[in-house]
Amino acid sequence: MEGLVLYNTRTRSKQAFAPIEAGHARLYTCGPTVYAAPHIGNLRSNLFADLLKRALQLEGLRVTQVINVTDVGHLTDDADAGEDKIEQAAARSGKSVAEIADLYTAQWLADRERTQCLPPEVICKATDHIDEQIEMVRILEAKGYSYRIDDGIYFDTARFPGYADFARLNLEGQESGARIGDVPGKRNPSDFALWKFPDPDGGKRLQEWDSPWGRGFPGWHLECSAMSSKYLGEQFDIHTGGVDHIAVHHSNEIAQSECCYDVHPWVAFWLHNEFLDLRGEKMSKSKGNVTVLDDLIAAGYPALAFRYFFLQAHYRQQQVFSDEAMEAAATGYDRLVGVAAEVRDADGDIDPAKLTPFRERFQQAVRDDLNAPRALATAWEVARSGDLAPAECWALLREFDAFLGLDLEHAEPRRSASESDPRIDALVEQRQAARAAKDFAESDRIRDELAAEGVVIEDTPDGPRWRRA
RNA sequence: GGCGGCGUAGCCAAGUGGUAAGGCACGGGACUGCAAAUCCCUGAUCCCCGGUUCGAAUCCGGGCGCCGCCUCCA
Repeated sequence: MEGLVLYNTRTRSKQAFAPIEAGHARLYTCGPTVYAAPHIGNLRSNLFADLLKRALQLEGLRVTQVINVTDVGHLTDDADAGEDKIEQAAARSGKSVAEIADLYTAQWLADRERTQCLPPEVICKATDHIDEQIEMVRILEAKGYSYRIDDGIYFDTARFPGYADFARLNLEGQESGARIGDVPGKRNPSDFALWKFPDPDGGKRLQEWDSPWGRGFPGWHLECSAMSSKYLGEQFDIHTGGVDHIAVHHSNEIAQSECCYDVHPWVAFWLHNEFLDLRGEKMSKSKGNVTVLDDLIAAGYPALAFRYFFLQAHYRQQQVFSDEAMEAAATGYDRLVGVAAEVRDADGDIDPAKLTPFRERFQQAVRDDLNAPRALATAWEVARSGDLAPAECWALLREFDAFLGLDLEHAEPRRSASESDPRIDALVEQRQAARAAKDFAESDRIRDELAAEGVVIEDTPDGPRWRRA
């Protein structure tokens, strides 16, 4: 079995992964635009990148992961027009741009932590790297890749012959599709802004900087090019993002980076996660019809139940999210945690030969383009295997959890959650007394009464316990 | 108009040439005073039609259906 194999969007094929620098994988993950709370679709992207990071670590690689925080320049409509989303959110809420950015950055970090995403080595904000972005535009300009129009400094995609290659774009086909509201003066429809000038009719922007071309702000695509190469080098191993970024954002990043640094390929591997399928209800932060992690938690699901849900489908496949599917995932997660809780303190001898087949199957799944569903299925085979001693079962589950990230070491199953409340405890005791007296009408009445207020009684060999449903 | 993906049991889904992983639900059983919780058992020939092949869910062609990208979006 060779090592890790990853599907590379750049070559449209699975390829064996080998880092440019031996023993060290350099990974850039397109991060959030912090103008709203991340929804569960955004979360899927984070979870996917985390899975990748864990798989790289399991290969024994040191991983440097950089994630950007977009806090300027992400416009609402066209890539070249429209309002800045962050400024819009600030105006709406009466908060400052920095407050908005800080608020949602914190929310994003909290969601990552709650779903066991490993912290990145570097988190970088676009507004902290304005100089680097300006420098890049300067170089591109010096090399003749840019031109100036009223609206800003633009990248001339015609100067980069390979522009259409990455996304396999049919530029002519696109041109025939009428494009409305284009920026006057652009030479090609695919040209994009490197540096934007404030809209003369749009009032003063909250975020502007001086540049060799005057006041303005960086084009959205620029930050990823500038920051990734600042922290990872002019060529690095892997760049991740959602499939929606392939055609525009990543094509543009590649164009400006390869022209700026004179490299090819700028990034060796490009990995993209598919979207959650909301049954036609497209979820996007700009539309407001979003489900966020806190919604799931309010519905009674542990945050990691969503991670479990995510693991059930391959990252390159659209995954249908529904209440029913989420409920099923939560039940499955709870039961797996239940098994872990039973075996994790087990002592006893471990026969390595018994572990090998499961271990191999698991590794094979991980190495085959991060096949989490198969990896998870292997964990279940272990959990339900009658042949493994508890200590052996735990040895495997613990090992697998380094990839799955389900906190099997600490998570507690719901069934062991036992609450305490003087009033309810008293009712439960009354029920016990009735049962002892074989007055089942009374004991069932008490149980029903508690059930009506959402309290579930579970009878165990050690006596009853209760919890809120 | 251009580009891409998908269609596998009630649901979420693995599987890309040799007779269909896993989870959830349903049903059956154990346990229970009865339940709940828990544990065990049980189900599909893979959207339709045609073709290639000794052999196809898996390859090719044609349908039908769904989702997405090309413009902010994970």
